[in-house]
Amino acid sequence: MTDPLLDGLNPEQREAVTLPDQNALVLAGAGSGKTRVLTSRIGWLIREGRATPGSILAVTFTNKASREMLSRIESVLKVNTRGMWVGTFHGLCNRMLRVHAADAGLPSGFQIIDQADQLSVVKRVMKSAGIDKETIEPKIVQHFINQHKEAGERSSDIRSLDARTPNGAVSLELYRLYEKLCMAEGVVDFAELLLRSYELLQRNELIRRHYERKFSHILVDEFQDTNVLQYRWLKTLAGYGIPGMAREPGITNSIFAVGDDDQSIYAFRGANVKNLTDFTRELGVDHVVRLEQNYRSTGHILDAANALIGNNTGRLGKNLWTDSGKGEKLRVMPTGSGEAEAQFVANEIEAEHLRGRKYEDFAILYRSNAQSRALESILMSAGIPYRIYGGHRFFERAHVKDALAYLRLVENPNDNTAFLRAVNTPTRGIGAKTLEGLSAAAETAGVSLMTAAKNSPTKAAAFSDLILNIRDKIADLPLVEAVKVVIESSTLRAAVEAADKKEHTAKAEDLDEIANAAAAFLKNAEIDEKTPALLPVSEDELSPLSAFLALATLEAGDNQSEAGADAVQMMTVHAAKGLEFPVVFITGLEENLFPHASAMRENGDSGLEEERRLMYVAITRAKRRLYLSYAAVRFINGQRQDEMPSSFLDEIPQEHLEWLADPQAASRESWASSSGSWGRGGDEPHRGRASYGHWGERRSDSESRGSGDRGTFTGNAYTWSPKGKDASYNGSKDEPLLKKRKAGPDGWQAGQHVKHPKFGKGVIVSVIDSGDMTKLQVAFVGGGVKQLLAKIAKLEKI
DNA sequence: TAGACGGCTCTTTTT
DNA sequence: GAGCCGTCTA
Repeated sequence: MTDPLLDGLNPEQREAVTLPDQNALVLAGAGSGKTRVLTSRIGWLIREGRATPGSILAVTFTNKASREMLSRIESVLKVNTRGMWVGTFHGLCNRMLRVHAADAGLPSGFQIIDQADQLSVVKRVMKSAGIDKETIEPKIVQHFINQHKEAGERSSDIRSLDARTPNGAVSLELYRLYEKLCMAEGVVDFAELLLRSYELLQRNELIRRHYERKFSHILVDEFQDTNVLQYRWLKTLAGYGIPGMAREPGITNSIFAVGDDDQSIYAFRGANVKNLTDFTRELGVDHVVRLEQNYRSTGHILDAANALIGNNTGRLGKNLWTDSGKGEKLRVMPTGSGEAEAQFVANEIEAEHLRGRKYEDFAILYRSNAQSRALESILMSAGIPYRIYGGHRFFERAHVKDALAYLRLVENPNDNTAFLRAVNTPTRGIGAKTLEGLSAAAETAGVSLMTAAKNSPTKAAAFSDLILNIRDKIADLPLVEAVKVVIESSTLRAAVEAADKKEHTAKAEDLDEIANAAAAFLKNAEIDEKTPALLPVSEDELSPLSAFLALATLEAGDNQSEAGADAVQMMTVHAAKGLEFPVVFITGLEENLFPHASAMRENGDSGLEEERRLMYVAITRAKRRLYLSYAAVRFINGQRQDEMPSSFLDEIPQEHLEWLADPQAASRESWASSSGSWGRGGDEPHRGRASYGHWGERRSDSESRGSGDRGTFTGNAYTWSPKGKDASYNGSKDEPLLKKRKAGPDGWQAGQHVKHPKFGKGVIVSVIDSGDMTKLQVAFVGGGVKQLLAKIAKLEKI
């Protein structure tokens, strides 16, 4: 008998899929078929009559993951998934709050603000409270607020403050004012979605009972990434939520959680791995299933990942294995600079592409978004198509947010954040002074800025008229038309076109794209099932515009439209979680970059362990081939930095590594490309690190390898010749951006003594010509070494 | 009083 | 490279 749901599952997977209706935990290693288990479980529950689509709630962390899950469910099940609640925590909470806005104490058209908007609200609160940012940084206040919300604490719940909290009392007062302001303006931040929804369930018995009865099966993906509040939210939904209160009779809900402590990479956002153990203890989980067979990667890749993660402490313990053979070793490439590294990646991809591999089979991963730039420019000049996930996302682009601000303001005139953004974009002669007056007037009268503007004699009154006008105009228009009208009437489009003809296309296109996004949104819009009449539901119909704006903030736009094109995929390691690729490049493997310095600075060893888990996630994305690369020198924010290879490289046993070049040569090259390595002389910058010995040992290997078609190693240059095409790679010769210059175009020269109006006397230690700008590195007598733009800095030769 | 612009400082990950 | 702040000009 064949069973399409269970065939092909290994015994553990099958056990997980067919577990009885009890709380259960599946510890699923990377690549162990976790998503398959989740979707099969849902299919099985429905097929066996244990659940209906409407009784299932499945929650994930990213929009990508929830889309993936939905589409897989749909392909497994020939069932209508409409009634199923599948989404991110934030998405599901939003959905719940829209239905019960009144009960949750929110206006029916409440708007969601993203992190950047939240920060600007905090700044406004601080301003009106008369607290300057020298006293306390707005970001710290923002962090304070979010941290407490994620722990389920309102400002009124905070009884005592951690002595380590800087300006605790001030932060607390600002938190209180922030809550008040958000309420007055009808906006809700990310953490608030969770907290509101949780409080609603806690306080409103009718609503809680409704959802308890409704969701008999709750499935949670990436459980290790839940924070305290999310865990409590889940418990509440499952009927365990009210402290001291027994489960309602007849409630037999169960939580099916899937997680992997080794892939917990969101502690910085309040995720709490302890939830895994708390869950098993508190909810009496006696079914823990371990999935350890990996179906994704080959042996060397897995062994490397296992060895690395073995250095973490306090793991639940798990060892991935595969029966798909050893495969290739991990290829390590030391390079002289970030550009050389990017060039290497481009060369490898192009060579493989010539052999018939598709571009989409490659993923380039990096620790931080900023690293994508160097890679991008090289890929672009190499003519390799690429696609970047995350990064500067569509709805977060400045001009797109400007347009959204108009939409928000039209929808909700109380939204002062939107008002402040839109009022002078494009410029209308409304400056700080006007706004100050407006704010004061609004505050005394207890009205919104919009109202204050309307009654003021300033130019802002015209702006208010404009918004009201637009409001009238679009009142009866369908969403897409309305969006178009708002963008036209705001004159944003005209302004963007006038601003600079160069960018005209991209930005104007983005603005047009908003209307397209609205159309796409309508197409996908799920019609919420009718909530049973016994519930006290707000009868206000949610406007399509509100719903669209919420989605824009929650999904910020992972450009789905570009899918399908054959392109190399680029993303941060965080964004890569849950994905897999035949060939993966992990770039920027440098100490302080990956692992990132700030992770360790803030959280010490636990920070390092999280970075290690991140590296583990990165490694386990690769199916067939994995490259690890780093640069001896990298420009970080215009600053040239000497880099040390990542300690993670030392944590992978050499038997799994194949070095593609001599690390010492790579670092020499970087020295050659910069003049005046002051004070360091000819020192080997990387001496003393364990891994380098191995290159020496392996040298003869490389010679024999040179006979193949892959690559040869000569001197300090790595050269490769794909079939039919002769390409060579040599950092010092072909480095496109960084050139050694004895003297810059304006006669600047290393060794030249100079004087700066602010920093005083100094000496030029290096002249760097990067593209069209000449940068000077100057060591000042006072001690600091500064990087200055020759064109701009008022340097005087002395 | 607005707006442009030079120049400084700080760099992480995301719903 | 980008955002923020202070300064200069209209």
